[in-house]
Amino acid sequence: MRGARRFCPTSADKGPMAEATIRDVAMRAQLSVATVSRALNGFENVSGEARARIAAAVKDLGYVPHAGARSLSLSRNNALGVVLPDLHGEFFSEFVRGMDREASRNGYLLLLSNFHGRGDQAANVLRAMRGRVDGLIVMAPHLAADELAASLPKGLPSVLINTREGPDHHPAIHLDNATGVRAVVDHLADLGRKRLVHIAGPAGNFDAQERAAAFRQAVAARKLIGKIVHGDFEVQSGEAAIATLLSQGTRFDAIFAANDNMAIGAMQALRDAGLTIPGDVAVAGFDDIPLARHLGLTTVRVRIAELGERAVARLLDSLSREERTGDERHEPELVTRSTTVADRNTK
Amino acid sequence: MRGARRFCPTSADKGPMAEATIRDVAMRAQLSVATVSRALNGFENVSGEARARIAAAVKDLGYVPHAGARSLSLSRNNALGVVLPDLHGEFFSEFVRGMDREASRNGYLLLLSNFHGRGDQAANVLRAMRGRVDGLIVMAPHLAADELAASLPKGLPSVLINTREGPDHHPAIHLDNATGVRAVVDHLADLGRKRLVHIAGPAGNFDAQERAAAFRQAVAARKLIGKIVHGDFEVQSGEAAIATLLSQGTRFDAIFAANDNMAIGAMQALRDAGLTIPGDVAVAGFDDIPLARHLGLTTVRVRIAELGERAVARLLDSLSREERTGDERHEPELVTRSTTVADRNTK
DNA sequence: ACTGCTGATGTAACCGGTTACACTAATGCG
DNA sequence: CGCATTAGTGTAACCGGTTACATCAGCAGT
Repeated sequence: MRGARRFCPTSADKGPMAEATIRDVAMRAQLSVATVSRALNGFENVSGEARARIAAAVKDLGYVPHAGARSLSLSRNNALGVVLPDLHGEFFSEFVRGMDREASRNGYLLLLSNFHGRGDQAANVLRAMRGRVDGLIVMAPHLAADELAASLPKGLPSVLINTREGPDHHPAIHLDNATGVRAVVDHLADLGRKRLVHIAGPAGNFDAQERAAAFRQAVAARKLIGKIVHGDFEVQSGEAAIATLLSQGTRFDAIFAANDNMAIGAMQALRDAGLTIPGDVAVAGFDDIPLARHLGLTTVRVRIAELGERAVARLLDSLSREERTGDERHEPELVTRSTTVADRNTK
Repeated sequence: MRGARRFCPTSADKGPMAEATIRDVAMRAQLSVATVSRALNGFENVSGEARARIAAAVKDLGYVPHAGARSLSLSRNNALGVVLPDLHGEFFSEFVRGMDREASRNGYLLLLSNFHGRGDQAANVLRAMRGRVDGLIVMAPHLAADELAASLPKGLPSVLINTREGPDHHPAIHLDNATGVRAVVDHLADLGRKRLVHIAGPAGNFDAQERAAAFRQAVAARKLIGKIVHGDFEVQSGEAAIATLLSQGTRFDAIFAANDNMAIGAMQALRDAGLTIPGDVAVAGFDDIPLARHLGLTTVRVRIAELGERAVARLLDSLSREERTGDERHEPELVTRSTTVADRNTK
């Protein structure tokens, strides 16, 4: 590959459609590349006349700077890598929206990638980012701490979201799952609910584990009857969980799903079974995806987009100053709506 | 910026923490950079012994190739630019998921960006992609054809999704809105519904316009009473539309929202008003976001993720062969569920 | 022994920007 | 008028890879 002919120092003739480079602009404006570069980057020490000639040449040639080349020489990419697990639904879009907002506000682009497989796959994905991005935002609630630590490129500043604490401390943002869970359980208990079922997330997931553990504790603290069934954060598994509970004849008067998706599935299944919400069963979720408000779902507000913004802001911060101190906590809050409180119309 | 000292040809001493380069590896393995490069890229003509020494050096130094430099010399980025309007909710996540799947299957990453503002902003966003990506996927249902054409970098292969036809034909994928709309209207008519209300999308949006126009035609063809009210593709606007209709005393027996989000809002508002679905009012949407299935919403299945995959596949195609022929159509299909057909349990 | 070939390796010119340093001309000042 | 300063510009060495071409050793064929 690499262009056609190699020994054409002045590049008087490029292929017919070759993209214009800064040297082409310099030639057309009868100036040196240095002056062109300075003019384009808004330096002061360029005469007005030179500026004008350059502007004309840029326009004539339809010149657009080559960001890759610029990155190489500046050692600065103006891009951030975002590596996420296989997120679904509104959580994903809200999170990305938040990151994009903060990133583009600061002139950065987002390079997106998913952990598709496990272990070594993760390392590859992260390696592929080296030399394209200035920093990394990693959400890996499914990876073990050491697995993740081994995969993270050493030279790249990284912000970790909701990952297990590793020995080497990267800056991280942790969602305070326990506080959110406690608020929900207290709320349900205050309403007089006695038999709570928690639909948990996938077994290997860090957030799911924290939420389930917090549920166990909170239920014990309030002397309630608690049961945990397993889901996978998808709507479908919320429906399935209810179906199982009903077929087993389990008694319960409140469902607390580990995320809103499963809560929505549960609501649907409960209604299909002829049960009323919150009359027969109160339902609560976690995340507060935008839809939750419209469905009247009581849930734990995570302010997902804000979480994304914070992650980016944090990363940009550690890019400028050398300061890369410890963890931050992201505090969620309870939002009560009509799936637990019938009268109140918080919608 | 640019590293500390400039005249240190052999780079015997870099800064303490500088990232290892291929030259460092070469030095440590007592070989030339050419051999190292060949070995790392899996060429055949490298002796087993050299290979071993290189592998050792790579490991010792924790060397990771610099993708940016590689891109520059290969004129190939292994990244695709994705520029979207301000999408919300599940449409966004499904679409991105589809693109990511196909991209990563082929070893490409996605560089994400939003049209935040209008006009010239769009041009800037697209320019910023030059030199970082090998091609562009652009969804701009809110831009005029010439506006978009003017902003697209000339040298970058681009695939357009649901944009107005420009004079210069880029490869494009068009969602067949009219077919989908007709299917819904026919379905509602077949069910005996007479007074249809279409909740349209934002005025400047191409898809919204096509759907509204198709609605008008289909309603006329079936000799129904049709009315169009305006929304903005958000859940909230679906709720608002119903509120307005009810307060005006408008009579209707079917709601057809221009997307699922608004349909969900409408369902919520109808239920809050004590109306039954589909008893009093049938409801249909457009998109078939994953949630629609769980809510039993009759809608037009767009196979959003597949649309994303197709876009990427199409783009990769036009990168390899020179072939970049005309448009493709993406055909949607009607999915009937319980918001229009009570008995049938398609859930 | 000489030529022709093959396989492994090295040298250095790229990719397209940025910028340290050198240089020239014009200006300021004693 | 002479010298220091400054404003504007040019040259070429980077950034970290890839690879065309040159080189050189080893071996087969005659």
